[in-house]
Amino acid sequence: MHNSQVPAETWSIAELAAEYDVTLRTIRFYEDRGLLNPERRGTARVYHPRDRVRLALILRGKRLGFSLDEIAKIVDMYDAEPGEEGQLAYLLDQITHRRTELEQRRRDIEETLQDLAEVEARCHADLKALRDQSDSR
Amino acid sequence: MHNSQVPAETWSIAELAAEYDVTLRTIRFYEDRGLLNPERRGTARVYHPRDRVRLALILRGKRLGFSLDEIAKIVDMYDAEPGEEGQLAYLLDQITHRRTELEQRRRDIEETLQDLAEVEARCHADLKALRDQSDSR
DNA sequence: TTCGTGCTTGACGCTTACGTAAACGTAAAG
DNA sequence: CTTTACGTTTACGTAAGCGTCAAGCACGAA
Repeated sequence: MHNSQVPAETWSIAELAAEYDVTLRTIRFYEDRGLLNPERRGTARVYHPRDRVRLALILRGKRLGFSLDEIAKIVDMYDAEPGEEGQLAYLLDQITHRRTELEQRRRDIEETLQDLAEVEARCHADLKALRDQSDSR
Repeated sequence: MHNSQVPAETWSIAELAAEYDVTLRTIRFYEDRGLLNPERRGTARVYHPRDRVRLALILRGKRLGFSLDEIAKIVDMYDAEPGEEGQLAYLLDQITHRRTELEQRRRDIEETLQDLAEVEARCHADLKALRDQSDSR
């Protein structure tokens, strides 16, 4: 078995912040809340691909409106060790729970998109009415 | 043109709170932020179907992770008067904006659901491994 | 009249998710 | 050696979204 020699790229906190358009404060805050655990080289933080993925997951969770506490649980699911049976059952339970939530949100989105389409149609109708009115003057 | 005589039902704050499972404080807070404008009968609040719809829209917005300020803009779009051309153009712009956001969120949800499916599959595989192992003892 | 029930308006408290200095370390470049 | 860039911790500030009293009004039943 050979050591598959991937570059094993790393990033500084500033690089990661620039890439994902967040502040350094935000990244450090996520670490403070246990969402990130970068390596330390001296006192400085060094981020590995794994940390990068976690940050992306965190931000996706935020866009979805989850709290950081919820995001912590979700993200930790991805990194979960095989563990024993009870742990796996718990994980499966969590998955079901999150899926239910997400499907509710998807329904909310569909409904809202439809509502927006209606408002838009009304808008166009109103615009047409205005134009017809001014044309006939 | 006859006066279509719908019952014109109304609700108290407590009834509305119970129906949507929010506290009185929450409903009053939404009013404070300009999201609701119930009728007053003496000092008491009286909610009409229109208010009920708005509350439902607010809560859906919350599930979608919008801030109350954003929700205010969205909900007000529904009730917008025909208005003049500039106003309508602004509204259409807002609609496009919201739609873009919602479509991003929908993509996030799809991705997350797929990720969850993968974690779930891994989970089931791990469970199977555990069972096979204990079977062979 | 008194009680209970449901409503009202403050007003202070709390948590989340950061922003915003302040004060300091370190390492390469000029 | 000093400047500059980039990083660090500590800590107070703040906006949002309510929770949680406190104190009081209104109204029908007992």
